[in-house]
Amino acid sequence: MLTLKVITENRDEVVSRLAKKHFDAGELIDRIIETDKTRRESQQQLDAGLAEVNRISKSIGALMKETGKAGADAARMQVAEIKETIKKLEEAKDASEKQIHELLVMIPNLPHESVPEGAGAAGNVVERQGGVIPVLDAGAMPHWDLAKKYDLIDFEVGVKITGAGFPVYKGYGCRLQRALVNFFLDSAREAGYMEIQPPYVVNADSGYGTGNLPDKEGQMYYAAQDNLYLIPTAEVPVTNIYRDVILNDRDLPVMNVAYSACFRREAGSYGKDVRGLNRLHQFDKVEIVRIDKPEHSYQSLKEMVGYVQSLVDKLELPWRILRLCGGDMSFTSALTFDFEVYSAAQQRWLEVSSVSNFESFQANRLKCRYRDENKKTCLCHTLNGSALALPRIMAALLENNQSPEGIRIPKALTPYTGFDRIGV
RNA sequence: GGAGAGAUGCUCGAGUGGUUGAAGAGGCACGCCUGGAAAGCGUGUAUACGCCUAAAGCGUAUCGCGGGUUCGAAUCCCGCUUUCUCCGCCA
Repeated sequence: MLTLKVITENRDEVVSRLAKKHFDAGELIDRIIETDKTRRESQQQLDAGLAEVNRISKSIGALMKETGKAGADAARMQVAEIKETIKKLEEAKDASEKQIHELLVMIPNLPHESVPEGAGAAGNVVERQGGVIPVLDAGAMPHWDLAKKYDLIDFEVGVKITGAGFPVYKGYGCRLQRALVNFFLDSAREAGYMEIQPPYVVNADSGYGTGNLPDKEGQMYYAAQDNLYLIPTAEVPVTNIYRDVILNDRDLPVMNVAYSACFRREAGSYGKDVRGLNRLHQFDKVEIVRIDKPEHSYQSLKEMVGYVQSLVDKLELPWRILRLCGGDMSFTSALTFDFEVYSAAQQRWLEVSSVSNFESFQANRLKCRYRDENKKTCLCHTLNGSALALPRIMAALLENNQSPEGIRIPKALTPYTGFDRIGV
């Protein structure tokens, strides 16, 4: 969420910038400003009351010694009176704070000035692209058929043991997956990221920390008996490492990488978008996360985009980078680049990574701060990106590299797979 | 899962109702000292909100978290979380 300070001190600017996200914040902000005013008033009166109680209470100690119990009775009565008003003021203050928070979390992050105008996916701008789109033979198959042909993935048995969207990988399919995970983790380590192995299940506080709760509650699997959530991405546990933490400025940027299984309910998805590996309830992903100083976060974003680009290049996949427009950006992001790879048999672009700078929007919720060179505590900027999500990379690799001689494995991967071709 | 013991500031650690935001020690920072360093000496060393144009300063809250008792709670009571020990179970 945005800070109260930003909103109240730059009302008009916030409203005009949010227009790019097609969000009308004017009324909300006015209500926040107004509620904040009552909150301040309550607090001033409350603090004065509490100060009075503290003062009297201290004097009672002395009074007891001098005049005994009776001497303190008057003072006691006085405190009892003040406490009545204190109680009311406390309730008023709590109510205001709660309301401000509820309103604050409804306001999306400010888009970066470089975010293009646009209402939806059509407004996204191709930043750059690379790789070669292969021309496939007439008999080329989509990956779900290839998976069957080479016995790499069994979707049906996954339905039997769990349900749709939980594929079972087999043989070379498993080895290719493991190779990708290791390739991604090693590459990230070489690029300076520290590897983390996080829990796959998080508590509600962590869900709130990264903004998955309360708004996206329906997207996460929930273990009710223990009040825990299955992670939709390693971003959640990894970023929450830094919840309620004050970092030293010399430790920034923090660069972490984590592999995890990801679990998403994907309520409301349907049709060809969910066919095969295109959309799953459980999938594997390697995620990179950075915590940085505000003045350096866009440099970090640039580096992260460059890093992800190096991965798709090494995998010899045709890729393009989209700069998301205001209408297609997430609620929490200030600037997002999506990576897509071309899936030649499906003849469509598949999103395989999303790299974002959240600026201080997420850090404000997390209370992730750092001490700058003047020892002042400030909010960090947080960034993350997939590097990469496995299933659609799998899909593109299988489809793009198919031929009558089997499926070719890109050179960068063969040290990890131990084979350079699937099939005859 | 059962029984018991803990949870205090950057760290260790004192503190069982009254100037305790918190003794003492260590660490760290700055200053003095030194040719330089060490030692020594001195000073400082949390966060949030509010008041103030701002700084300085002041007020309030925070001793795992949330409630309660009391004029007053780190200290007493209740619930939760978590750590350790023993028993049980177990990859």
